Amino acid sequence: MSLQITPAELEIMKVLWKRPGIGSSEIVDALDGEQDWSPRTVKTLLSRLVEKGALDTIAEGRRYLYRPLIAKRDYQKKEAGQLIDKLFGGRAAPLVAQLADARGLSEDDIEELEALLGRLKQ
Amino acid sequence: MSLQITPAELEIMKVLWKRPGIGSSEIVDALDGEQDWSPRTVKTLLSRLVEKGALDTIAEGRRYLYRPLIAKRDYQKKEAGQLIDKLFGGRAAPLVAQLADARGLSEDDIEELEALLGRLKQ
DNA sequence: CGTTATTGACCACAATTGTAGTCAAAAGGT
DNA sequence: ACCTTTTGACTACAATTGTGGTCAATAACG
Repeated sequence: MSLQITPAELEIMKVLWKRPGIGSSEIVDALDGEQDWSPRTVKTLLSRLVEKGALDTIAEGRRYLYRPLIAKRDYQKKEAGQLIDKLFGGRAAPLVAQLADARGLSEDDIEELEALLGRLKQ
Repeated sequence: MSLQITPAELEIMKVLWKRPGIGSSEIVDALDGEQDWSPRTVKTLLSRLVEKGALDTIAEGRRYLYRPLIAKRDYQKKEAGQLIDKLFGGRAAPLVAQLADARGLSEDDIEELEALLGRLKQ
């Protein structure tokens, strides 16, 4: 199961990671301002995500409530890993170097990373 | 110009980043073992990359030599930036945290990152 | 209770992507 | 001077993706 989530589908996942267990109309509302999709489009994306096994449905009356079957954390991990395998020779450090260069890490970022490294060192 | 490079196209770009200025047959050879593509397929991908403005051609007799118009570094930066915008709320630190968790940073990685952070701090 | 709005199931359709075939010109072997 | 191979141009075609329409059942409102 490849679980390929497309960019449009990811927008739906993000809403459901924040508020699991809502129905399609709430999702449409939550997306308002973010994406300008017709309710039809959202519905199609939901169906595809269910097909793909990324979401679970709970029948509630005549409609469904949707819940992620993939944790956001796991998805982030997978994507980050794929990126470094694809473009950075599997090494994390060069990625961070690029990020630093690309967008300048903030003071806070740097401190956060130092703390993280400190923890990793033991 | 969005310059959308697909995964298959990226394989071609990687070869050309390593050895700019080669022709399609050398690319096919370089990919041998990596990808199992017919020369036709490689040719199509090359044409698409030229169309998209990702590659430049230099006529050499009856054939072309190909050269990247996008630096690998720039592409890496763009991809890394897109990933953190898409999934990590635009913050680099959480990405690094995920990477650490996902695949364990090596001693060397950690040291490299510390050195990097040290440099960034001034 | 009849009308309207919502929802899921199914369908549509163009653009992109992966994967390659055909064709014609040129290059190179014998 | 032919035959084969290589190459670029053009074409093909199914799968995926973005975007949304139809239809029928049901819920909700007047």
